[in-house]
Amino acid sequence: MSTASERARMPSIRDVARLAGVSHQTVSRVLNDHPSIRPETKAKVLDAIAVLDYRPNLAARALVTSKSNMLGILAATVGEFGPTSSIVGIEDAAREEGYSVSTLNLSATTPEAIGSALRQLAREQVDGIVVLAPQVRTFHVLKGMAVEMPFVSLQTASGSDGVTLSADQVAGARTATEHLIGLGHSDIIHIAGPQDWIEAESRMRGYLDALREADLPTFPPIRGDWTADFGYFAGQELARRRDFTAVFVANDQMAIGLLHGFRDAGIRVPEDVSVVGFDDIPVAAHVAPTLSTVHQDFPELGRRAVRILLAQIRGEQAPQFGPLQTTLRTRESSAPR
Amino acid sequence: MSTASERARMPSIRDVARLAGVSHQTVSRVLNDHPSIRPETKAKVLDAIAVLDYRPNLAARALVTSKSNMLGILAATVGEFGPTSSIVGIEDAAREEGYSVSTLNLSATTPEAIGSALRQLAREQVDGIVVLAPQVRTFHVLKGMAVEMPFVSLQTASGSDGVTLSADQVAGARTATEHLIGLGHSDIIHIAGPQDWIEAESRMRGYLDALREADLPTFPPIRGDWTADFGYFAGQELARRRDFTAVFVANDQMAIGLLHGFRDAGIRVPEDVSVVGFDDIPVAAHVAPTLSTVHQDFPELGRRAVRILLAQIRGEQAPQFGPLQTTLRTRESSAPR
DNA sequence: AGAGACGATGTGACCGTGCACATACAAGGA
DNA sequence: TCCTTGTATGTGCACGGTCACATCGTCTCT
Repeated sequence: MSTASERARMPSIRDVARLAGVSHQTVSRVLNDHPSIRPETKAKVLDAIAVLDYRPNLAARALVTSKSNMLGILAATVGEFGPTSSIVGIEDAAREEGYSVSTLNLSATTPEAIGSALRQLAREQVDGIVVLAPQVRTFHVLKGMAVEMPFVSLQTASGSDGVTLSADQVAGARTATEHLIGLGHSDIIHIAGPQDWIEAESRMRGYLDALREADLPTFPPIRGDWTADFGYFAGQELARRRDFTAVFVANDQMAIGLLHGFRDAGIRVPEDVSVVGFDDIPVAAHVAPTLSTVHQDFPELGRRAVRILLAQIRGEQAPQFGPLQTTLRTRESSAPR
Repeated sequence: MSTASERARMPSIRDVARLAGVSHQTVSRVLNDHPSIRPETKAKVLDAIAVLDYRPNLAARALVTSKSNMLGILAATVGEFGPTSSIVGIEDAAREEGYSVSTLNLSATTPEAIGSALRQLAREQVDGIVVLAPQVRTFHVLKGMAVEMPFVSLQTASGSDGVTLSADQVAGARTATEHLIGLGHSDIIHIAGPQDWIEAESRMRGYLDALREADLPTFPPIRGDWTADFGYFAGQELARRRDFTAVFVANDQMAIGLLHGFRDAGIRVPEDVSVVGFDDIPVAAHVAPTLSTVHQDFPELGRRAVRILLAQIRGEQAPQFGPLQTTLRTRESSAPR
């Protein structure tokens, strides 16, 4: 039937045009919803498209428009629950808007690594980037780099210029601490995240604010690394000093480790010490004792990021979101003094 | 200086050629490591590339070669720890090989949804797809669809044709069950994953195999949904019947919920009942009691998937991996009868 | 010395779109 | 009636690479 030279080639816009009896440009207009097309012509073209099972070639389109309809995610997280959940939100929102998503996991947060990652994404011609790089350092590197591409950072350092995007970490931490204060605790320790992390700073600030406002003593925060293992270690260390009755931990993983450490050291929670975490990971409601914590809507955060980024790409006014509210989930691990 | 008509255009292969005093084709050869290039010429070209900060346009390349150097991930998971970890492995391995990765989260596992997702990825012209769709149904839909694209499925249903990829779930479950048997338990219940999930089936099979071999009674497995909340519910239900002394749970989340349910119902673990989970999520070592579980290397699974997929794409012989070993992590939740 | 093989490079076409511009025809105002 | 304006469509080129083929010089073998 077909000539031997004819390989299985995908139908192109011209094949459609030939079948529909119009010019290729008319087909292009139909594809791009150009207003000046007679309904009759449009129908013919759509028929031909259906018959041939034609699909536009995105590479060709990207070549000529120099837009890829792709977003990049630059992730500098080790697979934490929060960021991972946000990524799902990002992907969903992006697909809904007709964008596909290319994810890049940063192995290190050195300026070189970040630079190379950005270059990689630029090569892929993404139209914009969502940065999930919760480290202060990363944030600064990005700022200094003068990225020539629209980008949105999920965790915005305080006092930054752009739109506020992250959930209100400070308020959440403050609420958690006030909860402990309300229970009658006056000696409250904070186990913080790593020095470099934006969220670690925010949560610590919320803790400090609440204590200062209540005129209570603050303790030098203990710097953790977000892992449950560190929490365990901290629990054992803290067992030696008994100058506190409550601990506010910067994330649930560490909090769960802490519970373990306390248990091994013979400290009872909440009888001897109250504990509050942050993030509300799915198992928080089931560990022993069940963990009081601060809930936040990670996927929604991702969705908002996409909306802002797309507005930026399209040159529209960016939607103004208020800070995402956090919710305190009170459970067994925190009890009255 | 420059003419007004000249927009900020990226340098092309021809700009490089002009500067280096060669033809555009020579530049192309340098970029593709063509053997027949004089070192001297190559150096000139590389210099010009550096001077202009030239970067090849991937869309143009994709257009002419009809290869995108992109892999797609088709994920049908709700954000479980395991698959998510595997995705990280996939992305890393893909980048190493010069591929970028486009992730697509499936919201439903209906044939239509899967079909539309596949079409979407095809539109994006990915060169191959890694499927993280642990449901039997998805697997069958894929098989029936005759996907015209190289793809690898992370969780392979038993008796499938291709390469075995998933960790040896059956063996892991068997080991876990044998561990309980070795502790003197003879009445062991299994809380399984959802009916449709491949891994749920494998783990159940391992459980049944071990019991049959030891000539012990089996119980009709309880079907869960992987969530900690379900585990809690199951714990409360199981508290009514006391015809067992051990439970093997198909994943850690449910196991942790189960511990909670038992605790609330006054059943002590491990004194009254032993519990073993599956996956070894990070908090498993810290819940109370610490959870015995089966460890598996999720990122490695992802990496292997990429290697197999790339071999398939390149038409090479697929590397043969043995099944990925699982490791039993014995902790407090399982004790002698 | 002539011929063929091979290495190094250049030339032009082509991939599948969108854009700028040209064209044809109909409608409306002076 | 003629000119203007607007709608519906067509024509050719550009985007930035790769591929097939042509060209030219050098080396080697007989």
